[in-house]
Amino acid sequence: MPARRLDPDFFTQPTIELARALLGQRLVRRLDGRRLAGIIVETEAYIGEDDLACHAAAGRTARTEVMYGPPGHAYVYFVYGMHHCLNVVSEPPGYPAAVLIRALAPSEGIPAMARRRGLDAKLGAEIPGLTPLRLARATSEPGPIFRALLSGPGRLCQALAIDRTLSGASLCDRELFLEAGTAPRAIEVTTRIGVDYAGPWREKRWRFVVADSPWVSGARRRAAPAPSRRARGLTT
DNA sequence: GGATCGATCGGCT
DNA sequence: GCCGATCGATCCG
Repeated sequence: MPARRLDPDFFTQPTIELARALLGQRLVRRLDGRRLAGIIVETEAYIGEDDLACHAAAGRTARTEVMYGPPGHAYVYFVYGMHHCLNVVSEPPGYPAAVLIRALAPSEGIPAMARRRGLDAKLGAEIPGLTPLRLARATSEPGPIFRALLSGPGRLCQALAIDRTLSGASLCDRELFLEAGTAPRAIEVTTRIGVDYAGPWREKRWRFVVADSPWVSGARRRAAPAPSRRARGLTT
């Protein structure tokens, strides 16, 4: 069955609800008539001029202008002199807010995305032949190279060819859009990454992650300390 | 496994 | 002039 495209109405929900609702949806980039796509597994909310972690804390400028515009558009910015990050603009015009897309689970155009990331040789070594069948199988237990493909805001923009020229573009248009996916079974909520400078706002638990997904960013590998055979009897 | 560091440049003070 | 909503390489234990 064909995927349902998300329409502009979807983006009118409050930012935190939108950040949660985006998990499980498919982000599609159309490039040279080809589809590059991934399932959103990690998001962060940035809300208003008061939020010191939000770029709008600096006020309305040429860069942040699109965040003050209508919801459902892309806000793409350039950081650290080399990386781009993709946000989904939220809230009605005049109120600056957005949801940062931090990680995707790969779904379509994997070899092309690996090429854009400079990982095609390494991924080919990790998954011999890169055949669709092997790729599908590798998706349940991805190796380190496969995991590095789209897990991080800069990484996914490089893989999907997203840069500032797409800032302000509608997310219901042809080059970049969303398709309806499946809501995650459980969502993990944490503080946002890389905003330690934001004073009290650094404590906001505005990061949303698909629970137990191997595709999330950072070294959040869980050293899951199963209630061990030993611990059980040791402490009374 | 984790900590640290350099790259590199646009945006804002 | 300063400093990032990051990444990947490298060093250490």
